[in-house]
Amino acid sequence: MRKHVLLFGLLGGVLIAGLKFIEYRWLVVEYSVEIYGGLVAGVFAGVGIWLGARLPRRTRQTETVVVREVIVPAPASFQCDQQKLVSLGITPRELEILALIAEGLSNKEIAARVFVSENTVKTHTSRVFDKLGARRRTQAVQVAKEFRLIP
Amino acid sequence: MRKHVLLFGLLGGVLIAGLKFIEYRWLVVEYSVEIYGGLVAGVFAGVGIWLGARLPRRTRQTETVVVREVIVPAPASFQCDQQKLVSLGITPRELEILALIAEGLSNKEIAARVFVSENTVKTHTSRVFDKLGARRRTQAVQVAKEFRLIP
DNA sequence: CGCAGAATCATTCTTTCGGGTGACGCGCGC
DNA sequence: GCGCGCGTCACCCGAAAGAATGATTCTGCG
Repeated sequence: MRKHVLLFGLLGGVLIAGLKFIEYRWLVVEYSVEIYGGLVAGVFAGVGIWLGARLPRRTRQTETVVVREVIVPAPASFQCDQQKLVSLGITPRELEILALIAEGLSNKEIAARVFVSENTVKTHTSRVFDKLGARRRTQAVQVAKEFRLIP
Repeated sequence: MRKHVLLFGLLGGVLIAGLKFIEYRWLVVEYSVEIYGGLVAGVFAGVGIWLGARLPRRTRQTETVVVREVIVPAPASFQCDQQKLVSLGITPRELEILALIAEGLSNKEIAARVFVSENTVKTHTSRVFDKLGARRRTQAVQVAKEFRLIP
């Protein structure tokens, strides 16, 4: 900032000196003062505008703060709550079944998906329901989501 | 903006006219040109700075983009997709039942909650399942969440 | 080795779900 | 008035889900 002011002053001095010099050359014609004044006015106005434009605006801050709301939702890189998992004593297999329940699959479909009998799926679901304190699969899904066990 | 430029020009004209007038008064002394030039320079520089300072910065925009990561909380201010709702032809009552299903309630519990018979709840669920293309309540919940009908 | 935990499967039984059908009343628009 | 959409309720029936119990296999751990 100070540099700019200095530069500004220096430029002004040089300009005046230059004009003063030129004055003795060819600006001795009529209306030389007007031309001189116009020139000075133009140059200084230009420099002034330039200087003013790069001046830090203290009053009336025009710094447009663009708040770009970045959606950082749950789906992005889900990590299930391992603590909750062990504290509830839910085994990996049970969690797997639970996730498939949340997908809306029936016991039969789950059984086909993980290559076990439907009875096995039912035992897993029973266990996981018990551990989650749920009495229905929809409730289990709801609780599991609350516990951040599934996305 | 245009107003400012006009004002600027007008001011310059007035100033020059004034100086021109003054010139015949007492600025007939020696170095009148220097004083004149200095005055013009000072005034124009000042106005220029003022003008430049309030100039909208087009080049080198100081627009600080603040990426404020707003935690988009799922529970906070949920708005269901009305478009999807009407396109699927889901009635408000059906949506209400659907939401209660997602909460993990049984048909009987839902019936008690909304003060209707269990049979009515079953009718609603059947309709909404049909409209969602779901065959189980867990699947209905999953689809509904996908369609942003429920949080 | 013996044991605990897990995963697996089975059987029985009750409850819940879901599909299908029919019906009634109410409000709204043609 | 009549039809239509919505909400309400009822009945039946098969399928799915869930509870309870028991059994077998495998694996890791002391």
